[in-house]
Amino acid sequence: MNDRADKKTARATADQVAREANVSRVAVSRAFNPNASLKPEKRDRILQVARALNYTPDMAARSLVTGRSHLVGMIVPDVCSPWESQEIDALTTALQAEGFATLLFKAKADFSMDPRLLTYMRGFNPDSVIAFTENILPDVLCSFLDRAVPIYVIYDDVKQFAGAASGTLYDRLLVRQKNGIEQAVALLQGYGARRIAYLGGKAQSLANAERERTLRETLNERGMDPPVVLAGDYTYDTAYQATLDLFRIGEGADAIFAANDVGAFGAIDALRHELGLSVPDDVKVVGFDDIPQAHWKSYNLTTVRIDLEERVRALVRLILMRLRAPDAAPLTETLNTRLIVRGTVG
Amino acid sequence: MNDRADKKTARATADQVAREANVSRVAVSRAFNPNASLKPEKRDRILQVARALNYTPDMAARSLVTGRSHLVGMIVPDVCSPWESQEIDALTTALQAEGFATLLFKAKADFSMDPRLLTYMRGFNPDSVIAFTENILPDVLCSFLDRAVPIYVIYDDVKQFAGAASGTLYDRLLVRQKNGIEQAVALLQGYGARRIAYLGGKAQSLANAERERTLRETLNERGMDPPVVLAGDYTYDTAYQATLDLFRIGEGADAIFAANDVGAFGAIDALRHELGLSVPDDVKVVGFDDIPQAHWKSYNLTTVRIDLEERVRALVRLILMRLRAPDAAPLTETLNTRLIVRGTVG
DNA sequence: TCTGTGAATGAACACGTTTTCATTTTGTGA
DNA sequence: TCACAAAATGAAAACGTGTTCATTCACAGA
Repeated sequence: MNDRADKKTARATADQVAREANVSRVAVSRAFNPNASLKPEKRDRILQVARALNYTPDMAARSLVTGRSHLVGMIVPDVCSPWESQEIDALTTALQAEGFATLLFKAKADFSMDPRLLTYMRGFNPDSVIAFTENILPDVLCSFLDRAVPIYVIYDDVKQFAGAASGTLYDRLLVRQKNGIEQAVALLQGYGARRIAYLGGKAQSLANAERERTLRETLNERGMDPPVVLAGDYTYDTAYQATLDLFRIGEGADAIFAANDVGAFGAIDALRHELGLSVPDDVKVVGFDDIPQAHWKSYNLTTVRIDLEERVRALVRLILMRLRAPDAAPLTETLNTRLIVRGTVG
Repeated sequence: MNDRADKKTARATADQVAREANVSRVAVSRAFNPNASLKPEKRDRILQVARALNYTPDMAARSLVTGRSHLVGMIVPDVCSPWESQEIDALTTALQAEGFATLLFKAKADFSMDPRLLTYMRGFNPDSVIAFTENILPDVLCSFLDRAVPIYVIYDDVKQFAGAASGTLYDRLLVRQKNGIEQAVALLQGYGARRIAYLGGKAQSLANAERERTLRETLNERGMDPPVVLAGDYTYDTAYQATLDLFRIGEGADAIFAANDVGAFGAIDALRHELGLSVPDDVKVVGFDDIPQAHWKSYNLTTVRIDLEERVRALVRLILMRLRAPDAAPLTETLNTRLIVRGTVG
């Protein structure tokens, strides 16, 4: 109780530190700003007093005057999906090292975005925003943001968002899926697959749409039939059921190209544990992402990798460059994909 | 460019709204505070103008004067682990509905906490803090927090943290692992297991220590031998290797009780795919957590469930109650565990 | 010693809110 | 109509910081 009462007054301010150290409050501010001009010995003394008083500059007050919140907003539809959680983890670590904290928001599971969520986020004034949910147009997102310039992850088709108002500024991370998909198709073709099924992700997902489009294009270029398309939603259970349907109701397939690794796991388990088929002897399976689970022995999945570290580095680069030059022309970083060959094709 | 220039002035303030609506700035503030006294028609008009101007109250400025940041800090060692990511997801959703945003911080992977991280977090003035990394004592954590009262997840042993300074205030979520572990041991015993191995989690994890202690106690109560303990770290790869060692170098076991589901997966894969043993015929496996992957057909894991929704509800309840009564006596919520029987014991 | 240059310093202001408090308006009962 | 309580209103203060700007200080060169 006594302790609690003390706590009420415990939060030290710059004024208290200044008084204690016999300096002006401005000096305290400067002590915490490395490139401000302040006598070194004075700075040391101030920092020492600050530590004794357990003083930390208040970010809210700081952001009020500097206009920088040191917050990076992330809007995610599904934090628990392995790929997203990996990315959030790596991104948070990288941004933390640069002095930014992660502000996490959960969009609705169907990838749509509640306008109230955007309004809500706006109140926190994030310095940058990364939208992991893909179907909100730059125009709309920007109208809810002030200083922050949004970053979009764009797959293959550079012309995407061409319909956006020409004045709208956003930065792009361009993921070239073509390489990886081409390698995967070549491998499947080499092992004799003729009839390929595409096990889709969420219908609203642009990544999914582009993945299917690029697969279709690649099959066509290599003189193969267009894919049988199975509706999915990136989850294990839906993929499992869709695979059962394909082989029980539909006409089956030589190979399944899944929109993500988790979907591939569902397909593999349906084939092996319910349909009694062998992977890869009867049916070959390829995934997308290369999440950590892909190398687990039960799956040992051949998959198209998007290199996570590269991807995070690119995103952080975009954020920092944009913050350094808020009015610069649109920035673009490019990322390649490549096939990781394991045991589900052969 | 023109668009960018406009943006500089785009962020509307309460003053602008007030001017536009012919009211005082105070009225605007009240319009956004539902229980402030304001003529309904006036409030409507203000809100309408606010929407037209795309105005949102600035959280930083608001928090400066109210002392409430509407931020909940979460310190996590490993966002990508399925259990943590599930919990972050559910907690973020629940808190969002209550008007709190999630501020995510990444602790070092070895569960230790950089003091600079705490200092850094302190600057954001979170209303509440949840530490998913377990080995930082309340005394230490509180010394870095001001208004926020930390929440600790405590397993079984209520006397934990008894060594903390008596004045230190923290709230507790008490997880009764005993039930679930007892059910698991009974099931294993019923199927004839005699020699049980405990596949541990991170050595520094209190959850892990208590899980082992409770298992040992339960085995003893039921007249069984103490467990063979395998060092682990909650990861698949380490569990895989530890299981190989147990059967190649060590003396094997009838059953493996893993500290978490992911570890159980590693054990199962090592047994089936490298040691040529059958699960559950040769070796039985029990996990802990019941993450979504536990029901995947390749594993179909029998495991001790900590009900996530219940857990999140309890945590949110603790946060809200503490915010409502900052000086209340320590709060405690209790959570039970129970066995989910699937196919890895039988 | 004098001058000039750049670093070091602090007073005052600014950021965008909510809260307090004193005042005005509205509504109710006699 | 009057009196009184309750609701509605706005001016001013407060929250804790960074920045601006004018001033002072330290030091090197002549």
